[in-house]
Amino acid sequence: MSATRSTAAGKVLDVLAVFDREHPSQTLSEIAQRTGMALSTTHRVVSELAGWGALERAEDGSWHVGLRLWEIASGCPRTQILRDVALPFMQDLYEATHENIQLAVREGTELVFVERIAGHRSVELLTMVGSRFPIGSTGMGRVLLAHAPPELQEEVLASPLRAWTPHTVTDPKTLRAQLDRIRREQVFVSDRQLSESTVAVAAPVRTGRNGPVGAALGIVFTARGASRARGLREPLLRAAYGISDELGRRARPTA
Amino acid sequence: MSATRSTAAGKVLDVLAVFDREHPSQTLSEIAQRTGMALSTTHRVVSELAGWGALERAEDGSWHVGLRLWEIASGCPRTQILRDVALPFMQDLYEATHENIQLAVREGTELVFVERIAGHRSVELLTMVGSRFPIGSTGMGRVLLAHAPPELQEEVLASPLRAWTPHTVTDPKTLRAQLDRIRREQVFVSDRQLSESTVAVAAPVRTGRNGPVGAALGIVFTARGASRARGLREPLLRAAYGISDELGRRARPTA
DNA sequence: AGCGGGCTTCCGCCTGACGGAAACACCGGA
DNA sequence: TCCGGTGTTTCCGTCAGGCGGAAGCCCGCT
Repeated sequence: MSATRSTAAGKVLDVLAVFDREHPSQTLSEIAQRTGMALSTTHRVVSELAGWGALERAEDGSWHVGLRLWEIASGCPRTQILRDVALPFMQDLYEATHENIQLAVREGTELVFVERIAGHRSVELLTMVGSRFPIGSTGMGRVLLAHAPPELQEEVLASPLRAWTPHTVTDPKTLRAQLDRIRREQVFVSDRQLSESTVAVAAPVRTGRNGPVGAALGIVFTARGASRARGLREPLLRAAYGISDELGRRARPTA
Repeated sequence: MSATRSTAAGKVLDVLAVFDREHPSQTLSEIAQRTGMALSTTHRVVSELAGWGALERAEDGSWHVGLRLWEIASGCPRTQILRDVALPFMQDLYEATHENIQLAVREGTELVFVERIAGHRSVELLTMVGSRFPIGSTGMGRVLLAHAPPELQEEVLASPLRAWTPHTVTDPKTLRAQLDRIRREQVFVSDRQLSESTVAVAAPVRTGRNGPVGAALGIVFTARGASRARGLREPLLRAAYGISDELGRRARPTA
């Protein structure tokens, strides 16, 4: 079923690709089925991956991603550096609000959540660290879109937008105006665009004060507390600037 | 240089293994050198990995772990579930103390840090998420060791322990007594064992109230505030119990 | 212009990947 | 206890695809 070229390395990647958010744990036959490989081949590849530590076997015989792979991947610079720099600022924001604090990056026309802070008092969200969303669907995504290359913006504006709630803005013209506003005002309030019960406030994170936008910082809370949005703009923006400055500081010596 | 069997899948893993904490970013020739593969072979494998998104190329031509691999790996159940459950409790602890709050699991005779919370006011540490340490070297590691299988404890006690500071306990007899005490008292205070300037308080995390110990929770702060340790035992233990209970609750329905 | 280090492409040899098939392990039902 | 079914592991002959030497390319440095 998978599209990767029929090469040995490709098969390894095909197997790994099967372990997405919806299928964190799978049996050998499931993996074989989903990759479209023969059972014996799957068995060989999976065993090899397990020998190395990329996969691990649960008591019930099913397979899941192993700690060794997690370790290697946790060194991914795009997330690791960002996370390192942003966490203290996110921590401050959390303490001031006790709401969900999220950090995301753009990957093509999608949004990937890189870090999230939540406490017992925060609203439950459908997003989680490591999950993807269409970039037009979330407040943080729209902030990233507003600062993305123009041709990418056009691409997203040209394709139909999914209406998650009755409030979701799907009209390209309105969205275009929204993107303009985001660039002017920096902070963007996304009112019940993704779910009936949540409001998000989002701001761009740059590399240095005037560098390119590489991530978005957001606070998500219940729609009932929507009036809070106003008061959150200022602290959110301060945190975003703090992160941007620190990223700039770290990028200089390296580059 | 790498030990993996000379198979195509093995080469893929060899390449990934090269990206450890000390070498997050490497050039093609470096990868070839460190894996011991021919340059052309390395080139082919790396290109294939890049095509899939497991590796990405920086502006300067060097390679690093890609976002796609990070996404897949972030679904690793051993870290993901633990993280999900523990984070709110860690958050509460942070807010009460403003010190580093860490979560780690055991992997053989080593300790792997799975999550860490730190703010602007917390001490700088040499540990980081995704990094490994010998299990005998840290306070959290000793807690895990105390609850590990006896043969593993013997293995660690039999091999010489590194003295990181003049205070480090390296005598097997003393350490054995320490492990006994950990099992009795639950919470363990590790005074300047890893660095002159830090003290750690650590507690075990179980699956359910009486289940097996699967992780350790710890608070790390400056040695100058060592007297705080006493007051932190109670909240730390409460948090550890909270996480354990919640883990037990989640494990039931699944198993 | 000429040199050199690192990267990319090419191609013929041959190894190790492939998958069908058969044996095996486990479970639940009769 | 035996039987059928489902999922896993092992085996092996065939041949596709991986391998790496070598030549070509790019770019920065002198």
